[in-house]
Amino acid sequence: MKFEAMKVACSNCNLRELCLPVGLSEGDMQRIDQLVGTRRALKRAEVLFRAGDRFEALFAVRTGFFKTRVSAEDGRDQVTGFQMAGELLGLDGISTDRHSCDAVALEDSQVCQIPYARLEDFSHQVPELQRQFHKVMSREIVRDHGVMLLLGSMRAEARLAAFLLNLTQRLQARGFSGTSLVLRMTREEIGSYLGLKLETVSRAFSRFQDDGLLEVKQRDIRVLDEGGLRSLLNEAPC
Amino acid sequence: MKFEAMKVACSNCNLRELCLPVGLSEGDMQRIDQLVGTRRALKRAEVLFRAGDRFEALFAVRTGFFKTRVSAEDGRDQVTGFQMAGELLGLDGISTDRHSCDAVALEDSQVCQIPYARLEDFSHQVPELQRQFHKVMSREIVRDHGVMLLLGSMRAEARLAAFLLNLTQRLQARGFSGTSLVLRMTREEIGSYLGLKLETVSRAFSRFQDDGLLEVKQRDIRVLDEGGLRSLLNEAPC
DNA sequence: CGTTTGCTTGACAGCATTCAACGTTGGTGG
DNA sequence: CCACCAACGTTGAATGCTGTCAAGCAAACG
Repeated sequence: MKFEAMKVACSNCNLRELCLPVGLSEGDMQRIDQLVGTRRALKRAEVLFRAGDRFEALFAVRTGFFKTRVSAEDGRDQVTGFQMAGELLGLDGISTDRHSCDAVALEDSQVCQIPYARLEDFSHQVPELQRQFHKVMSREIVRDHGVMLLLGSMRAEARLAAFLLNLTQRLQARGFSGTSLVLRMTREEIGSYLGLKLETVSRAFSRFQDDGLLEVKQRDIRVLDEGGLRSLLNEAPC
Repeated sequence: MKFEAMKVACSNCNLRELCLPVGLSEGDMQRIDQLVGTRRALKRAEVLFRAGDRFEALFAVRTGFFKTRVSAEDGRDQVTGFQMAGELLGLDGISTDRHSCDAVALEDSQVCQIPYARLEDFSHQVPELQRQFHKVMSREIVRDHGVMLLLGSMRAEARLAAFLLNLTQRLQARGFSGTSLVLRMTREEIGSYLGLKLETVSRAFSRFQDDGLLEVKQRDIRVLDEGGLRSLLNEAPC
């Protein structure tokens, strides 16, 4: 039912253990049920927000998959992250009241819209929410530092291995298999995220398959030797 | 006087326009004067906090210069940022109650210690402080995305140009010359930050000097042609 | 004044990019 | 249903940027 589908309540949401309300008490949880405004559905390739757009709300991914990307003046751009269920989009917008990156759905998706003014307001009333929100922002900073380490000091194959291990780990936390996954993004998007060209990504996939680490069928990936992937991370300098 | 030197009050601090209290009213400013605990002095090369340390406070750089770095298990590490007066250190610690990177003084420095529990408390009482704090965290996220773009898609010389332009801009905001600066970090540290080897950094400096963009005398840098540097940013792909 | 640390420069090697061709998949319309 | 097309992916060969290794120099420090 359409009406039912649009009804929103964190306290009933099966993502509450992954999303912003982690760790809130039953009471607090019900108080923040009004926090989330409308829910919004996006088709594949649709843009949720764009750099320069006025920042008014954060978005929590409810279903589907997103990428965020920043652009230089010359059009060159860089994917800065891939977001799945329970993860927040739009934190970059707080600093200047305008978004500084684009967010694009990589498959048909739904997001919960969290008006930022309301979030600030509720943070006052619910200390635990404030704590959680700070943790979410801090986690994003820590994640970004990890990506910097990856981009600054790893070879192509190590980057792809790190990427895949990160994906499987996050999927597993959401109840999916830890060994088989379907990529929602193209080789080019993976390459952009990892600071590599799409051909290099493709070659690394082939190499992993030859070495018996993966089974690769286009976007269907099966991890055959997680330990082998993991050992690539600690490999020689870039 | 020692006592005077250790006295701490944001409302009297000449950095208040750059630091956490930006935009606070006189009244609010005085309320948060108790926010900052002790001030701490560090010698060059001294470590402010280390990855794994329990997170208890943020630090605002009062004088001096810092670097932060993350480390992989294998010892390889990456500089994630350089911080100067008015900038905050330790935001990464909020997410897990433990620091995830090291902070090291690159010259004799002073920091203001901001007990985090107290900051969360004050945020409740002073909405404007909360807003500011969120903006600071968001700005860090935006900055990190910029570094990702740099690491993922720029050539060595473009990276160094971007780095220098960023430094001069921040120094200028603090009342220093926009054209001459003294680097507080080694070529190796610059290289680590930019995902390059120290030899590559050195070569890029030499190149810039040959091309008349810079005057380089070890760590003394003079920018001769800012436009020339800027034009490197929009250059061909990586 | 000697030692250590940091910086510069050259020669060479290697990894990722570039350019190009071909294969595969999925959607669209005849 | 099939043909066609566009988008995506794979692979090969050659180029080039950055890393590696090595030597020498300069500056800082005790």
